[in-house]
Amino acid sequence: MAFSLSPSSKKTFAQSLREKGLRPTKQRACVYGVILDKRDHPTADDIYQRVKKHLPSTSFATVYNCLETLVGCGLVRQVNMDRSPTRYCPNLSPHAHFKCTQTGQIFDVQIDKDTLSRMQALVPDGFMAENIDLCFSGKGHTPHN
Amino acid sequence: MAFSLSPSSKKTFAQSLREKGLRPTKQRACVYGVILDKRDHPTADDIYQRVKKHLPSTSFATVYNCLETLVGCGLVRQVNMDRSPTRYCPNLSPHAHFKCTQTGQIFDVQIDKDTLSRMQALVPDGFMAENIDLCFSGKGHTPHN
DNA sequence: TTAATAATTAGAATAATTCCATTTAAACCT
DNA sequence: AGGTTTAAATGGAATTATTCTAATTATTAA
Repeated sequence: MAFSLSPSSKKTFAQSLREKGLRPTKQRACVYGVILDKRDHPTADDIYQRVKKHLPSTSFATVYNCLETLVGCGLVRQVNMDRSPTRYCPNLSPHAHFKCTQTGQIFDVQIDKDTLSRMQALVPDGFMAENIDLCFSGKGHTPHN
Repeated sequence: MAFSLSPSSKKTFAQSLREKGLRPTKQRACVYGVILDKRDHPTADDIYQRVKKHLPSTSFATVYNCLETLVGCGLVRQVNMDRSPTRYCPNLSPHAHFKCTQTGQIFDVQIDKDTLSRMQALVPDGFMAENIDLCFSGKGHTPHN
């Protein structure tokens, strides 16, 4: 059975895709759903495992395709730290990421408007930053989950 | 013939390694040398090609080993953007990177002390950031080289 | 100079991701 | 609704950056 998105997520989802002339398929909905459902910055493999519980025939390639689509629509954000597998998070407010070097866990770190604009101001004239990525790594909290 | 480092670089190089009980081999010197020589954020493959001109018997594994060592000593910094191959730069002052989405070129972007400390202040209590990585991507200058 | 140890080498192995050719599903049009 | 067009999903093979392994060579310390 397909994943069921909340009514509001479903609307955001369908609209964002339609705006780009893309189809809101059940696989895309399901990939988006599992990312919204457990906001633990899963890898493509994690997502694949979770999606298969709902849509067992889903292939790995589809997960990658869906993720690419969702990222392209701005529904989901890619998180790349070092060379470890790409992780995905539902796209909220501007935020940075903190990776605990001991557990590998990734935490969201809010960025206030002021600091954000200072960071943007670093970009030299003539350059147009479309994307900003701020990552911290070090010792994090003892994990509680 | 081995790569010749400038006297000051040679000293930094040998000292940094010795501090960690590591040997200043000619391969390590050469890898360090080519990174210092052309500061264009080369990939491991670029570095391999350049090193082979000086030490033709060098293997790819050695380049990776040397890079890991140099990074560990703080002589060289790794730059990871998206999933593209890791790039390397000689470790100077704190700086961010800007990647031009059109040419793939990477530019250094200085970070002033003030903005840097504001960024550091984002990290929540209980977390210890040992590393900060700030990356921009977008349209850069028309390349001049 | 020799012994002990660390580093280099070549090639195989790995792992995340992408590609390709085929099949299936969604949207559009009467 | 039914047929057509086009986009998306599928499975498996291919790719690519990187790491591992076992054997050889170089460096250091005595």
